Amino acid sequence: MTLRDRERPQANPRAQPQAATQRPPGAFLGRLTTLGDDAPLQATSLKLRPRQRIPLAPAQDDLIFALQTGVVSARVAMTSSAAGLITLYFPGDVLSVGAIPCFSERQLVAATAADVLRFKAKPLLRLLTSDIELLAAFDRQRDRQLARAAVHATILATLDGPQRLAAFLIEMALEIGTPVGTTIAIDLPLTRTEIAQYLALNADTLSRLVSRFKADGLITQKSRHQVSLKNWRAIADMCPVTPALVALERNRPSPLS
Amino acid sequence: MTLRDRERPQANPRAQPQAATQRPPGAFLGRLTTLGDDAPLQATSLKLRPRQRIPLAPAQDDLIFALQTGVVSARVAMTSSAAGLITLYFPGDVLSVGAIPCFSERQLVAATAADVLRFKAKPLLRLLTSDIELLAAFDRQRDRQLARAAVHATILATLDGPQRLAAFLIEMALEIGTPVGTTIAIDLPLTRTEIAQYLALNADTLSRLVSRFKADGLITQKSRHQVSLKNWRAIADMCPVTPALVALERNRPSPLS
DNA sequence: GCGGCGGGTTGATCTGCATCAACGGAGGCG
DNA sequence: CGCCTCCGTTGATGCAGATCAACCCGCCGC
Repeated sequence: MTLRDRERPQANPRAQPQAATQRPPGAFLGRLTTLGDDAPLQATSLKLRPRQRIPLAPAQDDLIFALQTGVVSARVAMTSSAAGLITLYFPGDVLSVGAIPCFSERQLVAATAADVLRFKAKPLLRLLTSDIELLAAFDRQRDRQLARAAVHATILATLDGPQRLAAFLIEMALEIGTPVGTTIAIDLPLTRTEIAQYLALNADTLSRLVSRFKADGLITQKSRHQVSLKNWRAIADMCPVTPALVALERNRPSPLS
Repeated sequence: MTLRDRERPQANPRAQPQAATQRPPGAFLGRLTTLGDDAPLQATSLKLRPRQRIPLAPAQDDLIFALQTGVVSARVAMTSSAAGLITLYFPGDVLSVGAIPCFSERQLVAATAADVLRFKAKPLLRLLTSDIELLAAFDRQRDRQLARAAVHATILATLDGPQRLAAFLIEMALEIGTPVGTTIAIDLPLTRTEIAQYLALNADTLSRLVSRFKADGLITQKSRHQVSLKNWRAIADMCPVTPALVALERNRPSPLS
């Protein structure tokens, strides 16, 4: 395993600061970081390199992470097969270990370089009792993520393959896309296989769908992880959950109108 | 529409108290109700009759319900078709309106007679800042429900028809089942069509599956809404998410070992 | 150079579930 | 009683997507 070194933790000079997303005062992380580090929070700041793993012990449910930059995925593996579910977390998200269901195995995987804060639940809750606005922001953030989970469930439950791919592209565009002229560039944080898992599609099927989207002129692909949405309207129209995804984004800063 | 009267709100003498489930001190509702009503909570207690609807305005995201008895479902309808998702809430659950994604329409429907408390978010949060144990319980409850949503997504994403039905039966047994001898009796709060929606299956397919389960001796059906699990082990074994569902139940009182 | 490997693509085939249609039974109401 | 509607069942059919297989490509280490 020559990849072993990838698993090693801590400071990595190549981890670019990822455009230091501005947090508005209404957001949880924005309020939290303006408080300064004087609070007795016992928070540790971690810099994750791409594909770095954080194993989660079955009992350790009192850990909470807050994602500052980058994208992190939570993965749960079912007992027998490799089939599992992937949950994605984006900058500003709160990642409560107690909210990750306890299958045989669960772990966090940094999809990109990422900065996270790690808290113990107790001190964080104590801080929340001292600032009702912070608590309200925390609560709104949890609502948002629960709603996002519900939308994702809806995507998996009711949409067919092309619609799921469209939903994924829209979700990624809203979360980490950058407008370039009339198109939207996305730096995909996942491999094709992982996207397929996220969408509960077969990797082969997903490959066919992407080819079809490219043939139809909906997207172009510069390199393996760089796609551009050429026709936002067409992609948005083919996916019934677009309004819900956009509404979820309205609660946070978005690069798109 | 002679069913109109069903939609009317408020006190219904026929609403049987539904076995007044005991809440342990670790649970959110347990702690909350021991505080008495002296707190300035502005909570209103609602008694819902079966199939009673509570429409949710798109903007009204600062409402929080707590379910004391009964089963309530949240339903979101997509723009075009009737296809939507159903989320189920059981006694002890917290139902934050902000966590229900905003599709074209969303509403709560009481699946059975139900007692719920309705809060405005602000006073509830203020109360939470005054009692860190209550806040911790609230937080654990939200974690639990987020984890349950993740498990449900896993069920929809990775399991086939029979496995989904097994998962549904196990979930219902854990939440509202009562052991009767070596079997487990369940009073189904949903119609077949609703169960099919909840499992993202076709109603026809679900009907076939139930028939198969009955033919295989896994379940028996006394009346339309009363099923008994004859062979818990066999049903549990055919569904890969059983351990996760059971683990989720461990955080709350359960009628089953 | 070579071989191995993970990731991605493409074609051929299979299958589980949705779809459509017809029917039956239960309850409400005139 | 007859009519209607809602819920559930069953059969025949078609299709989307999973599965299996072969293959390509870039990368790494020897």
